[in-house]
Amino acid sequence: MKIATWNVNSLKVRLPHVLDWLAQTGTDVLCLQETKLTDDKFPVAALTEAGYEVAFSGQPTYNGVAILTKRDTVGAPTEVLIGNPQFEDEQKRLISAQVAGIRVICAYFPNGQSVDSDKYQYKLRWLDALISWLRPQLQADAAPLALLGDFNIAPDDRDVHDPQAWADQVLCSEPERQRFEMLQSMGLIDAFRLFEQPEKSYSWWDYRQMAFRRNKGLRIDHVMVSSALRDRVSACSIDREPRKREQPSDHAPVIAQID
DNA sequence: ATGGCCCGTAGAACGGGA
Repeated sequence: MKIATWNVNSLKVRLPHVLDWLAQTGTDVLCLQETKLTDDKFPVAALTEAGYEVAFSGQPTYNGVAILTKRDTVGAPTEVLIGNPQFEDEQKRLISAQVAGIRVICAYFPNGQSVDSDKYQYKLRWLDALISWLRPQLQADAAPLALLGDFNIAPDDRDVHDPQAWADQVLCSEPERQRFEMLQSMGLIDAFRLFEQPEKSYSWWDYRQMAFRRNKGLRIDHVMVSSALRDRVSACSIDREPRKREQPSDHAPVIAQID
């Protein structure tokens, strides 16, 4: 099956892109971030019509996450859980569900704004709480788990178009990268790096300064899988095509094949 | 030239994104 993540930066604006992309790729599971829709405005009918079941959690203006599943292949998401039970949070950044025998966690990690801001401290606390929550779910005999989303972390300098300019800045700072490494040490694998990839592979480009055309981006959107899934992942790539469209999201989808 | 764009909520600018 194909499982993917995409920060759409408003599902209201990007719904046509999402529907086109689902039809073109045949993706079975799509995790969305930054839907920016309250639940009463979520486009259930259009997605149902397109053959997808949905689980979602939104709020006005900011954040918002969803999991879309292809009805004919993987059925509806079950055991849906909103948020991290160990972290009180008014911001809608986490939704998880059981899909085709896999615990799928869709996450919109905080941005952090800048390393000297309160938002950065919130980001680190949010990350610590995620780690605490996931740790017992990643024990050696644990069931398959996939963590997908906009991590707002570039794990390595090769994930950054200009590492010197971004050094110790938000998205690249050591405390954030250490927490990403903690997820890895707990058994989560960056699916993208299981395979040979083009140099300068990024998943986000600023809307300004023709950053996409100049490929001045960051790789901050990730598909991570637990060790139980490692041998079942046969491909992972970033699809730049939607970023080339008119009125695109600033993020590209990341898609993995799990057999 | 240290800002340029885009989105939602507004109903004019502003906060937030990354």
